[in-house]
Amino acid sequence: MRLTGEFFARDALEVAPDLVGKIIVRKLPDGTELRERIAETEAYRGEEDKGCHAAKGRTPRTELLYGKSGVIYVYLCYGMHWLMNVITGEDGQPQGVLFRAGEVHDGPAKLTKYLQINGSFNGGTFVGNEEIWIEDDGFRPEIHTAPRVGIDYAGDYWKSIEWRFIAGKE
DNA sequence: TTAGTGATATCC
DNA sequence: GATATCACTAAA
Repeated sequence: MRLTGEFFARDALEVAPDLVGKIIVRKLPDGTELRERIAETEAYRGEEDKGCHAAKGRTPRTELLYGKSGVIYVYLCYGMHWLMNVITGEDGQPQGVLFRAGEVHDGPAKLTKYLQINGSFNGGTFVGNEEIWIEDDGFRPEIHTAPRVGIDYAGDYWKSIEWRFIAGKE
């Protein structure tokens, strides 16, 4: 079944591990359905989280983070890589979950490349969207946690907390 | 280890 | 207007 708005309305730290094992479904304009099971996510939560884009305050770019849950936040990194997030939590709370890897396509930019995600998806939604959505097929993988990566600038504390959720055993 | 790439934010 | 920064990847 497809995930509903209620799924994303919870705290990022609840949604992120729950998303691991779910399936991203992407329907291309020609009708092809791409499916990818989520293998890894990361939570970004609040202005006090130095790794979160919203740490610098509210800007046109981070405005989405403060908005409705279930919204797609797509960000172009290093000029060539699209990274995909989903907004979680209540309105007004800047938090979201980054899709870091799928079962087949390991790496955030590889995921978006495979799923053909680009900036036009920014501001879209995973709920009630016929181009992309997330399904739960009942599979519940074993999940372990690890420190987030790629945020060396965030400081020792935010680098060390384990807000990365990975399917499978060590 | 380093190059490549472009939007965003921040500083003139 | 100019510069610095960046939730990455591929090639070496």
